[in-house]
Amino acid sequence: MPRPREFDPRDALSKAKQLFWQRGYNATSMRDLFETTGVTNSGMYSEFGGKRELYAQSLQSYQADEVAKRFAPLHEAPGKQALATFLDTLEQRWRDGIEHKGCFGVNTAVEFGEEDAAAEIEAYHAILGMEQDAFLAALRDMEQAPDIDLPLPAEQLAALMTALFNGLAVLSRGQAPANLITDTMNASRALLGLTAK
Amino acid sequence: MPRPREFDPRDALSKAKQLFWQRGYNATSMRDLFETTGVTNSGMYSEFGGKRELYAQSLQSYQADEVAKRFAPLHEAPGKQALATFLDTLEQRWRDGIEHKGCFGVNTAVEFGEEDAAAEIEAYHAILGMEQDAFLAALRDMEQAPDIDLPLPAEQLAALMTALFNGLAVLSRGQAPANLITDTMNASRALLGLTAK
DNA sequence: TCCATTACATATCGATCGTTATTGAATTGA
DNA sequence: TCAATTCAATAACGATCGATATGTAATGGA
Repeated sequence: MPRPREFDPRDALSKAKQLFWQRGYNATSMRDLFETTGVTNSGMYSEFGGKRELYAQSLQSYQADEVAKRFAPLHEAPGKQALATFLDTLEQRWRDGIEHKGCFGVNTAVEFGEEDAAAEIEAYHAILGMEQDAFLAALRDMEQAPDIDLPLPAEQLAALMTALFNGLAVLSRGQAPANLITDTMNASRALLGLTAK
Repeated sequence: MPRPREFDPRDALSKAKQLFWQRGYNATSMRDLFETTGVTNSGMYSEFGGKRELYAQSLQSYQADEVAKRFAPLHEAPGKQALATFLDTLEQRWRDGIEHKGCFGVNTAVEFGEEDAAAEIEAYHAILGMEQDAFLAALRDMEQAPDIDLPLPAEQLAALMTALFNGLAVLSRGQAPANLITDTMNASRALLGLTAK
């Protein structure tokens, strides 16, 4: 029958996602994507559609794979320990990461914020919602624990942590001074009562 | 002698800054800038240099005019009242603003973060420094006031507020739900003891 | 073995990019 | 009034953009 394809669509999408994540939409050309993914010109258009569609699918993959996976522990085993672990992982990721890609959702919101880009903005909102929900789950659990007293209602703290998360992503991508990131993380830990275990 | 120019460089730079701020670097073409500023092709290049140089000067102008001006009250009259006023102004700006331009420095950090863009990153760091210093000045003053007790050292809170400020800029530009912004602002106010005057 | 089908490889499209070159208009001192 | 100078206006440059068209290679069923 037909000639078999020579690339794996999932692998190609993953590589495209990485490139978009790193360079942004406008600064990434289709030619760059052909080379990075190994998919040919025609193969790309027949499999994924145009550039905008490929970006949308990359964002979708980011949300489903990276974000959901990273926040899953806060849902599965919500509480103090999960939140502490999350912050530790996050700090190392933002501070020591050789790559300063930041958060794909944040990058998208900034790049497409002032366009009529409903799909992209919607994807960003979905990511925001996942983050907020995860923080809220962990904080609600802590709120009910007898040995923890949070300084604020869980809802407000979840919003604060979500906004802070967006900010840290920018700081990391913008290669902000390491002590600014460290101080911020220590401040959030202290506020959430996570300094002493 | 020579023929007089027909545009005001300061006004042209201001308009260019607004356009870059709104659309970002890559999504703004030189032709857009010609039309928006009213400066002719040759006039633009002879006055400002190329696109990158014009962007750099726009960023410089943003830092000197907008950022410095907005944070000046925290330096001139540091303390609880100045910080409260600042947060109120900020909230209205982020939440109700028809334009969702965000922060020009944040937008720059995100767009140029993964390039070798030393000048742009440096400008972002300078803006970060101004923000952090302003918060620190106000918080140090509050730290010494007898009727206020901050939950954390001023340095940590200043870092936290700086990161939060970056995050809120993203939330605004990304048209995040209004209650997310409101909750975040209320949370910060509560943490800084600014809820009751 | 040949055909139908699909993918790869490449040429090419019109449009737009940032930038430079060219030409004509406007100004003032001589 | 004219020459010198600087600007405005526009043409044009090569490069690259996203996207499509064309021709060749590879496969399995008839």
